Amino acid sequence: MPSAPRARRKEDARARILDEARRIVLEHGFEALTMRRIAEAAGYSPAALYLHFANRDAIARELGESGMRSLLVALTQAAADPDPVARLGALALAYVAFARSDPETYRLIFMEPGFAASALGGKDEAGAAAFQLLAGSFEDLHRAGRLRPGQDPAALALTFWILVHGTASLKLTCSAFLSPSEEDLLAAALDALLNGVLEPDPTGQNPPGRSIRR
Amino acid sequence: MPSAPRARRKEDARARILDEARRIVLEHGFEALTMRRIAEAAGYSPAALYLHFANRDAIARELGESGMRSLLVALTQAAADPDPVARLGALALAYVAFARSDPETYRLIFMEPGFAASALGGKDEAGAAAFQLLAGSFEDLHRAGRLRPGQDPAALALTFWILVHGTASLKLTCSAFLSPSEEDLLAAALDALLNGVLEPDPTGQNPPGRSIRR
DNA sequence: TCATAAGCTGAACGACGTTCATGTCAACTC
DNA sequence: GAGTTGACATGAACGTCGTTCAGCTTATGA
Repeated sequence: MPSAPRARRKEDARARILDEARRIVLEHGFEALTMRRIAEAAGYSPAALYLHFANRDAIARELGESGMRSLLVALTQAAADPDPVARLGALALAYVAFARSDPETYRLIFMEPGFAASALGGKDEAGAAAFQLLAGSFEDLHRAGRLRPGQDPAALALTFWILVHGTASLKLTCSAFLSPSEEDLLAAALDALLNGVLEPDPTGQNPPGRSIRR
Repeated sequence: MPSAPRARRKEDARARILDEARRIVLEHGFEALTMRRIAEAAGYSPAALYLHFANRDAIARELGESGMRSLLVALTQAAADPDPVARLGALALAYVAFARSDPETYRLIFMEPGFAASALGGKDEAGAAAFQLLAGSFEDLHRAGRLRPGQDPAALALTFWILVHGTASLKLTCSAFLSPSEEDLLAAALDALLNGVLEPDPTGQNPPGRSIRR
């Protein structure tokens, strides 16, 4: 056994530290994520953490990237519907559900200064894949001729992201002023948006207000 | 002169502390707002600040409330147009312009955990007045019969807020991923929204894509 | 004139992120 | 098997933070 257990145990230690960090954030919020607290939970001295991570920000960054991968998984599961409109509704619901179920991580990824700029800076695969789920759905609509003339799928994907992020983010910080549930807010906003973007349904079967609630 | 200069000087000290705090946030960001730094800038010892404010959060709260009043002023100036559609475009532009010109304050008010919940909790006059500018515009549209049947002005105001906040907030944190300018993002999003919400213009004079750019 | 209280300070406490000299012990060489 | 090396871990420390408090100064009001 030359150095295999060596690297293994090092990797285990890293994983244990990250697991404890994740647990602390989940249970006590991001501001409770201190090096001393992580160290104690993982059975180390504070200084030992610096043998595995450059600093506190590096730990936070890993948590954020791991959270982004979780978001991608949740969105991928929600993107099964072949109909692009239903798929967009499911994506929107999954997005705000993620933000509500793990608000601290959502805040870390999308609302913390400097995180998205540095961590996701340019080469975050999960983030790009997640956005592609949105963009692909609008491209499907475009290919199917269901977008009104002049509507750009890429621009619509950005608008969609603005909408779901606005909903998730406002609900996190200003829930006192947003009495409607995320789902109701989303349903109203998404229907209004799609209403102005999709070609009118010639069959008349899918009136406005059906993109989220079934 | 019984106690008039007494109270006056106390009020002056409060104002000077807040002014220096505002300057520090503007120049060096919110994380640089430390009690020691404020005290030094205002010519006090750190302990003296506690004679005027309960703690650091109280200073931050006042900065946020003052920022909200500034936002209300900016929005009020933008809400002069009698045409509700043009007014909404101007309101949206003024909103994101405020967030861009003073990102730290915008972040403090609308993106910081606990601030909106506690400070604005229930009785923030400026915030309510600002939102009323949005809601009133949609009520004007409703009264003029320019909303499609079934569209609720109050719900639309929330959707509008979600849209402008989503734009401002994403641009602040994820500007690396949002190559379009706030104005372009807003124009696309707002046009799509109004497109699905307004009655089609019988004169055909105002095609989609005109709510923001002139 | 003098007691009272307001205004302010220096020093301190505990907690934070981070660094470093030191120790220890498992893994490799001979 | 003995000796050497380097990885792993630590305790103590530095400088920062928000906050508190005993004590000093100074202006106010009787």
